[in-house]
Amino acid sequence: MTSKKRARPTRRRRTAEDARSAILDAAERRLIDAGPASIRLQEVAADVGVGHPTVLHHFGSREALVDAVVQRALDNVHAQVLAAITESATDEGGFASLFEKVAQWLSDSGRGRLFYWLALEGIEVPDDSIPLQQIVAAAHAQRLRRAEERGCDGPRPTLEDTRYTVVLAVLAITAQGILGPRLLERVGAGSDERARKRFRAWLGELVLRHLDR
Amino acid sequence: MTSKKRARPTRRRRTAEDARSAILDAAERRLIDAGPASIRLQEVAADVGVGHPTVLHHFGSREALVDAVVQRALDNVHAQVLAAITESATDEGGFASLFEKVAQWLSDSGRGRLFYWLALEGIEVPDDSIPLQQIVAAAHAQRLRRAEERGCDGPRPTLEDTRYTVVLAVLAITAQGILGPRLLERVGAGSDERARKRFRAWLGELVLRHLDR
DNA sequence: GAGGCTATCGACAGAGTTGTCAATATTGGG
DNA sequence: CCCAATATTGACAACTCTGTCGATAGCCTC
Repeated sequence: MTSKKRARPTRRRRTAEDARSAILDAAERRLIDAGPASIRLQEVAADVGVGHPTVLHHFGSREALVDAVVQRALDNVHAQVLAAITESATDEGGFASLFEKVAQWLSDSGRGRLFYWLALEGIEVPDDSIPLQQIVAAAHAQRLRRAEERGCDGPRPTLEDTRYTVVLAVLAITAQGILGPRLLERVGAGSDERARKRFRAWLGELVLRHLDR
Repeated sequence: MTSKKRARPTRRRRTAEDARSAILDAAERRLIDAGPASIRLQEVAADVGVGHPTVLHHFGSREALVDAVVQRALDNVHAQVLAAITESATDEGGFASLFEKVAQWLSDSGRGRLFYWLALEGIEVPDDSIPLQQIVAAAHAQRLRRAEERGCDGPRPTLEDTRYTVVLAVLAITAQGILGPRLLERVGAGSDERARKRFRAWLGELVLRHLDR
């Protein structure tokens, strides 16, 4: 009897770019929290406040959405790390501040989880998603410089050793964001934010000392 | 026309225990390869060569199957690590051989992946799935012994430092099984079995040298 | 204000998943 | 040899997820 059939046909209409961006934001949160396999069109759409066909309209398919969100997230990491590198280049802290900066950001933003999700799910990532070559080059240059300054009391550091050290640093930083809290707690070192920071500082010192040895 | 309607009603009937075991084997392979979320009743059943209702008959529900396979896999890890600890206790290699043994096995069997899957998917694991406390105790004891032998030329190692070292070792070993190959390749150190072994040896040496410092 | 472009959505189809149930076949023991 | 216990299964139900399609409605231009 109520003739209000046309009561609330109000839709929000965004520009295609805004819609894509909002959808990617929602999908990325789910990607980091629960992995690529758990990106569901309906849930992502609900997060944004649209129907799931809208998501398909903008991305074509679920797979294309996943590809897009992974790509954007990796680009984000790349940009952040690159910024930290150039920042640290002028900074007096050198490699120490770079380590701390990257570790902090990867851990806090949860972006470190991303690499494990992708690796475990078998998703290929572009080769330079982390500018590792640049980090190695910067670290090795600083290392040779210091060794020369300090006179030659030992064998000079090899490039391989620098490479391995960088790999270890990346492995430890990223893994710490996933297994860190549980391991620290189980080993009797607490598991709160404080304990994690303390471990990270210890880790940074270890790496730095090895590079300066 | 062919009256062979009763041609192949042959079923294989196992004892309940054998069936459970075979199903768990198949499920565990999938668990390690593709994660708990990708354990499908039909696929696991097909691997074993039975219908999927058989799996439900033995485990009650998919969730119970996942719990059982996770439990069994963790028990397996616990037993293996424990065996390596007692073996290394009598061994002359001490902590070095323990590190190498555990690293090798976790890496080769793929069991290291397990912890990342569980952590990422938010599945709780029992507190002593890896006997970390025992490892820390053994490492610290050996460390104090060596420090005393060598006279006192520096501050004696703290328990916290030993804890952190063990955590770092576990993080690096397990993470190396997941991100290791890609990182090593990207850093220009190759990515074959040889390169991984070489990195692992370098890592073991680093940890040992730190403990003996 | 009219009209076109297109972002948005409701309804539906199709595939894949877990879980149920009654029927059946296999095996060990009497 | 027969029977009871139970491991096994095909058929089916209910649900979830992706993807399609025609219709609708908001926004910009003229």
